[in-house]
Amino acid sequence: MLGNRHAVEVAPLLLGATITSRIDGQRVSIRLTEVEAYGGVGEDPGSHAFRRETPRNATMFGPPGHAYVYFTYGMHWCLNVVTRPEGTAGAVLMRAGEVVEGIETARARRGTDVRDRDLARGPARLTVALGVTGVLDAVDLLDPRSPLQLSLSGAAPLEVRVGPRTGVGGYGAATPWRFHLADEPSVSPYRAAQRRRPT
DNA sequence: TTTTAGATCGTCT
DNA sequence: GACGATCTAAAAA
Repeated sequence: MLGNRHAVEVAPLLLGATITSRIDGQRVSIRLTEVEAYGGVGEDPGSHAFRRETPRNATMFGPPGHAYVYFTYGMHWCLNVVTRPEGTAGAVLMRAGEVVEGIETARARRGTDVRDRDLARGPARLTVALGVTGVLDAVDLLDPRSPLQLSLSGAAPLEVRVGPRTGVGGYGAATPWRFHLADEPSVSPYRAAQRRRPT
């Protein structure tokens, strides 16, 4: 399923899939309810890989099925799955999900006052709930021994909806590569990309 | 309820 | 030197 397909084709298939982390002896599993596809060089202005390969986005050009974890806004980690063969960039960002295992651990990481539906509602929140940081960049998500694993079983979406991507400015937002399950409370609210206001 | 500003730093220009 | 695949708290409406 992963391996040689454009991120746009893979993204909807990941809805309903489960991402599981084994970190600090704790297991946390999240059922994915919202994802976003990102393309390769020259084909997707919203993608990190749009211009060319750089040290930062290198894993996006690496083997499929591996994690692409990046740091943004000076404080947040985001988690992707690489979907195309080595040498070709393409990845799916895991934007939101529902915690189905290890909810106590997730709550401990996110905060005791956080509602269940908000535990993994948003890409940076999802990584916090899982305990994912940059050290997990490029790990094989299909290797049973990995601290981070993706399970496609159960990925049989009932109703998939498509919309514009969030947080992507200009051209990129016009490409409706955001997929999410309908009627899911854990889906992050859509916010159009905002330019920083001039002082 | 909606909007805004600030936090904070790696990456690319 | 500018800004980002974000989030939160606080202010405004």
